[in-house]
Amino acid sequence: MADYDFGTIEQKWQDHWTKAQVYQVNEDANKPKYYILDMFPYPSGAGLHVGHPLGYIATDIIARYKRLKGFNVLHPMGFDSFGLPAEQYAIQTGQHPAKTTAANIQRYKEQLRSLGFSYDWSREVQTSDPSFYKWTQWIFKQLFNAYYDTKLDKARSIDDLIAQFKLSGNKEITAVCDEDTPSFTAAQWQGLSPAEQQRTLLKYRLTYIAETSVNWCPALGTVLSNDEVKDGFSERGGHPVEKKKMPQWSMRITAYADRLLSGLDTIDWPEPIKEMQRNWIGKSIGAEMDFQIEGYEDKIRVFTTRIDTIYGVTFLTLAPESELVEKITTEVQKAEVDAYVSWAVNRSERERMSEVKKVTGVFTGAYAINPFNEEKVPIWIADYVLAGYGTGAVMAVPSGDQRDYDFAKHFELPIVPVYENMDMSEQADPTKEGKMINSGILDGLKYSEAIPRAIEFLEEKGIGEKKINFRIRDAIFGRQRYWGEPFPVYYKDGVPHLLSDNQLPNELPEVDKFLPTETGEPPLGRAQDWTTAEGYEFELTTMPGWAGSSWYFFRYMDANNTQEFAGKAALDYWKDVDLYLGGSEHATGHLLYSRFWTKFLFDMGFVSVEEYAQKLINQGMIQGRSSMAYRVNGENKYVSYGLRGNYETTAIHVDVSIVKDDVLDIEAFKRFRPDAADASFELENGVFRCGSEVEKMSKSKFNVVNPDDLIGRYGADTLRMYEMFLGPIEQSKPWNTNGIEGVYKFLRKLWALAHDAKSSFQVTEDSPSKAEFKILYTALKKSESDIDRLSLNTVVSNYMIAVNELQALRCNKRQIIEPLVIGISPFAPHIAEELWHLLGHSTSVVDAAYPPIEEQYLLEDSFEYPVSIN
RNA sequence: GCGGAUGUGGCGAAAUUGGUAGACGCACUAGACUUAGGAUCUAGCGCCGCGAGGCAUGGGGGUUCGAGUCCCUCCAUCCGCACCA
Repeated sequence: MADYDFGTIEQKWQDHWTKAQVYQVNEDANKPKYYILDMFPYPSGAGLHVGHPLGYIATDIIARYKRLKGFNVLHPMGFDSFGLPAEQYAIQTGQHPAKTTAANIQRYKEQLRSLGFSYDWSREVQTSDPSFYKWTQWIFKQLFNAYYDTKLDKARSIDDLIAQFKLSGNKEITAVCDEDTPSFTAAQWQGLSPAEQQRTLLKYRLTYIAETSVNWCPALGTVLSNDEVKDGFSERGGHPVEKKKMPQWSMRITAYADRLLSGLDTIDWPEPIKEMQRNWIGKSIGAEMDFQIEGYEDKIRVFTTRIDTIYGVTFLTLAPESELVEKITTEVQKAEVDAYVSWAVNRSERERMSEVKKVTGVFTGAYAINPFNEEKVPIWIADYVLAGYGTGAVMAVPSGDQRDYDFAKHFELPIVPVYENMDMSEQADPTKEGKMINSGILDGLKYSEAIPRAIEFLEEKGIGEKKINFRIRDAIFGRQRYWGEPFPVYYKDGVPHLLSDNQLPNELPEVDKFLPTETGEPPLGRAQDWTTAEGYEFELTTMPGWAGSSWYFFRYMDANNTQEFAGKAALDYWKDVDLYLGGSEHATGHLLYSRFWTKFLFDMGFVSVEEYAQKLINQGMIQGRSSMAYRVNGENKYVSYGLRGNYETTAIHVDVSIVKDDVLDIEAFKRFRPDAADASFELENGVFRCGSEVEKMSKSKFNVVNPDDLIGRYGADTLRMYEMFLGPIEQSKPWNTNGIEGVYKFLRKLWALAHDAKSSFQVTEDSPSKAEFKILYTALKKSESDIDRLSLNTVVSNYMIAVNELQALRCNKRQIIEPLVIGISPFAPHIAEELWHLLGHSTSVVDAAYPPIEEQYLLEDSFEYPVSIN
C-alpha cells in the first residue's frame, strides 16, 4: 500500500497557496462573476468546533467548483469582531478587548487555513477595525441625514425636508415620523430656535433619538433589541430583561416594513426564513375608527381587522397603560381600577407571558358610543391589550374573537352574533361564512361586501379609515457598552450633531475600566478628555452588534478602499451575493437589518441592488453527541449500555475522545475520572458500550469535537469530505465521527490509483476502455448536477463509487486520473493539488477547467416497465 | 393556540420530473492474506421464511398500469412566533 502522507501534502500546499496568492481575485469583465459568502464569525475564545466549518466547507467547495467552471469567484472571509463576550472577558480580567479579539482572530485564521479554504484574504474585514467602522459610522451619517418619503416610497435627503418646512411647514409632508409630531406652518418653523428645529427633525430622521420603552438587562447593564430577547431573558447569558423608558438611538426600520415584506417575493431564500420575517414584520390590513366617550370630548381610537363585525361590539378594552384610563374612570370604580393598573403595569414580562390564559380586567365605569348603531358599550381595561400595538385599544367582538369571548364569558358581558349560522355555545366563531345579521347597514351582506361598505361609512362620517398596521418596531440602536462602534455624534445645546466626514473614524477611546461610571453612564463616560476639538461631548453609547454586519458584504467588494465604503466600479461588477450561507438563527436579526440597510443604500443611490443576497441557504446546526456511561446507583460499578436495564443507574458524561464507535476505552476512562480508578465494569460481548445523548456542543458535556484533532488524525481533505458526506447541508444533526474512516479510506484509494506497490507515482498513457470512460463521466456528470442543486453529500458518494470501480479495473491511466483529480479538487484540494503536480502540471489545479463530458459514454441500457404509459 | 419543517434498515443517508426503494458509507458476520493488526482484499447484510415467496418508506384511506414521491386524514418529533385586536 502506498503512503498517503496528508500531513506533509497539506502543509506544503497551504504554504504555497498563501505565498503565491493563488486565491486573490480582481474584477474581470471577461468572466461572469460569482459572489459566494459565508456569514462571518464572531471570533470567540473557544476557537472553532467541528460544527462551525460545515458551512465554510460547503461554500469553499462551490467556490472552487465555480472557478473550474470559468467564473470569476469572490469568496471572502472576515470577522464580526465587536461583541459582548470580549467585553465581559475584559471586565473580568482587565485585558483590552482589542487584544483578546486579535488573539482569537489569529487562532481562527490558523484553523481556517488548516482546512484549506480558498479565501481571498486580501479582502479580509474586521468590524472592530477603525478602517472598517469608519464606514459604518459614515452609513450612520447617511441615515441621520435622511427621511422616508411615503409618497415616493423611498428615503430622501433631510435637506429636501428642511426646504419643504421652510416653504410650507409640515402640513403637506408625506413622511414617516414619530407619532407625537405636531403640525406647524412655515412661519412657525422659521420661528423655532436651531436646537428646536433639530429636535423636530429628529422625529423624521431614519436614525433618531427618542424616549422609548426598551428591553433593559440589568445584569448586562445594557439595552437589548427585540431579537436579542427570548422569553423575557437575554439571548446571550440568559439574564432577566425588563421594560424601561429611556432616551435611545433608534433606526426607523418601520419605514421599510412594507418593502422588506414585498422584497421577500423577489429572493430565493428558505421559506421558513421568509415566513419568520413576515411574522416579525406582522403586516395586518384593517381599519381604524373612533368611538366617542360618553360625557367627554375624547374619543377612543381602535384598530380592527374585522370592521365587518362592528355590530357585534359589546364592549371596548383599553391597555392598562392608556392615558385615558385615569380621566374616564368613575369615582365608584376608581379604587378597583387603580389597583388593577398598578398590578398590571408592575408585572414582569415573564409573568405576563406565563399567564396568558388567565382572564383579568376591570370596568372603568365609562361608556362609549358605537357610531354605527349609537349604542352604549362599556369601557374596560385589560392587560391582554398591548399598549404598543395598534392604538392600544380594542373593540371587543366576543362572537368572533376568542379572547373577547373568554373575557365576555368571565365578566358576563353580552355576546352578539353577526353572521347567520354562527355557533358560539362553546367558543367564538371566527369564520366569515354566510350573510350578516344584527348588523344594521351591513345586514344581508357577505364578508367581502361588508368590509368595503363599513369603511365607506367611516369615511363618509369622518370617523375612521382603512389602515395597515405593522407589528415590527423601530430597532433600538444604542448599547451601553464599550466594545462597539462609537457614534459619529457630539452634543451641542443638548441636540445631536454629526462629525464631518474628514473627522471619521471617531475612534474608540481608551478607558480605565470597562464598566459603567459611578453615575451610571456607559463605559465611554470614563474616557479622559474625550471631546471634539471645540470641547463638545461625544455620544457615550456604542452601536449594536448588527451595525457592522448590516453592510460588510459590500465592503468585501472593495475592502481596501480608503475613499469610499466601496468604489462604484467594484459595486457594479460584483453587484450582489449569488449564494449566502449561514445559520437560521439570524432570521429576524442580521438577515432583516442587512436587507433594511441595503434598501436604504439603494434609495440613496450608493448601491445598485435592492436585495443583497439572491439566494440564501441555512446550514443545519451541528449538535453535540455526548457519550454516557451508566453507573449503578450506590455502587462503584459501571454497566455496559445494553445491560443498564438490570440496574438503577445514573448516566455519567464521558469525554467523547476516549470513546470509539460507542466502545469505551476503560483505561482512559479511569484516568478521565479518578474516582472510577478502582470501579468494576460489567461488559457485554467483551466490550463496554456507551449510550449517547444529543445536546449542545459544550465543554461541560465533554462532547466538543475539535477539527484540529481530526485534521491531525485524518487530514483536512478527509474532514472536509466527511463533513459533506454526513448529510444535506441544510439538515441539523448530531456530530458523529463514526463514519470518517470510510472517507479516509476513499482518499487513500484515490492516492493508490496513481501509485504503484512501492509508493512510486505511476500513471500510464494507455487509452482508456469504454468502461473506464463511463465510470469517469458518470461521476463527473452526476457531480455537476448535484453541486448545482447543492447536494454535496451525494457528490462524495459518486466519487467513492468511481474510485472503487476504477480500483477494481486497476485503472491508472492518465486520461482517467487527470479529469478525476480536477473533479475531486473542490472537495479535497490538497491531495488533488499534489496529484495534479505529480501528473506534471506546473500551474495550480485551481486554474484547471472542469473536464468536458463526453456523453456518448453515458448511454444507458433502457429499462422496460411492465406496463407502458399512453 | 398559530405558522413552518421533518418522519425510509442497527446508524448517517440515497432515490432531481410518479418508474427496479435502501445507492454510498459506518457498524456487524464469514472468509483470504498475515507473527500480528484498529492495515488490505473477497463475500454477506431491510423484515418474515429452509425455500419458493411474502411484507416493507410514521399509521389509515385515495388517485394511478405503477406512489417514499401526488391528494385526504390521523400520529410523532423538531424549530419559529406566541394575548398583534
